[in-house]
Amino acid sequence: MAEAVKIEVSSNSREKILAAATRVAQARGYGGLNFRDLAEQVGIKSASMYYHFASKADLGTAIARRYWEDSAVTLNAMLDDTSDPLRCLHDYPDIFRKLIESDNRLCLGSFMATEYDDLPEAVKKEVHAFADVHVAWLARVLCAAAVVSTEKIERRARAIYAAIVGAQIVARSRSNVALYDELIESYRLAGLLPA
Amino acid sequence: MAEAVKIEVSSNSREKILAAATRVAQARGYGGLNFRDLAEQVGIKSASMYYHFASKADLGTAIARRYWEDSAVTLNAMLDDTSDPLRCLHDYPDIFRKLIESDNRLCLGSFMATEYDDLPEAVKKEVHAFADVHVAWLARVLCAAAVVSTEKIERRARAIYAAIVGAQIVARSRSNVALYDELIESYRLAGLLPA
DNA sequence: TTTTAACTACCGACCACATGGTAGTTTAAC
DNA sequence: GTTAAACTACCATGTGGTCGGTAGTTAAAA
Repeated sequence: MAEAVKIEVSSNSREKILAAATRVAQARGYGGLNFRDLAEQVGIKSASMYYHFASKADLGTAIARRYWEDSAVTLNAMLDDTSDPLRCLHDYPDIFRKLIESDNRLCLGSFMATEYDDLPEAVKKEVHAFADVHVAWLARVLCAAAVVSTEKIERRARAIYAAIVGAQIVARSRSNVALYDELIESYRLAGLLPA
Repeated sequence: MAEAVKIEVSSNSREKILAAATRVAQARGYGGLNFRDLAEQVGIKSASMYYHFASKADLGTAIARRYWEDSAVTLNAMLDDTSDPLRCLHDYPDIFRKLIESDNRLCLGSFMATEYDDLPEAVKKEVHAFADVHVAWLARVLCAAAVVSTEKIERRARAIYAAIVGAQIVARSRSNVALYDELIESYRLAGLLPA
């Protein structure tokens, strides 16, 4: 007889909260998070939220950290799967595209970057980490693709990241995925991204 | 005896509120606006705010409209002053740069674009108008500078606008004007903006 | 093997405070 | 004496957060 699942340290309420909070934060930002609505979504009372997260700042930190951790996994998997850096570079904007497509959401990193001044210190750090992960990955891919001269790779990676953040925000403000596609295409035509 | 200034339709409290609210909205967004703090800044009681603006949505609409109106004036003046489109294109990013430089603020258009889903309908319209004004101006300048082939001008204008929005957000999230400069420079090197 | 202690996951009741907004009143200028 | 521009005094709602308590589970001491 197979023994039942043993690991599963905490009840999955914590995971449910994390998932719900991430979606809300992608739609309304850190400021848009509130314990009552979140609790309702998960099916517990708001007081019970404090069992899982000591404070709102704590929740914010947890979702932001998880967000970049997941991001790092996805990006690395992408590179491992194809090992074709140019293809990675081509597919990269799709990550952000999917969010607009589904409920007109925004990348957590971008949303929290905008709210930056109002964020608890611990959350800020995770937001930075997110951007760092993306830029570092882009630099790695650019390097492998040998698209830009070596000493300008970091700069280019940052530029691509920033431009995509902008494209997503602009497109979302029109609830228009096609506009996002057009912007990315324009970046390619202009030479910011490889064509 | 010279007659005193007569025009000045409403008391200048309205203007003071508008100015204060604009600054706050550049720092904390539409959601960060509140009548009590604003009233205090201007030196009146919060209830008196309702004499000048019927509601928060009303105030938001007013500052967003005024914002793009002022923007249109500034941009046109810029073009009239030099009549050198390439110079205009070069100076354009400076408009956004100044905001980061002074109190790490963000363009109202970008901030409200991020908050888009939570904005009252009337405010949304003004936010669109802002982007439209900028894109139209960029298109005009690009056309005059003959940097891009005619039928791709609109697209390029949109791409430039979006990329700059992104650069400002990313740079602000690090409170780092130098990063903004670097990003703009990278856009030039990559070919998105004329070098 | 029973009991004690600690822990997990939750709940109901509340509190303090901020915020958008309303109602009715006063003051000063024209 | 009308009106612009402000005031005092509230109210309703939403929100982050606290407190004390409870039912069920696990671990170790008696």
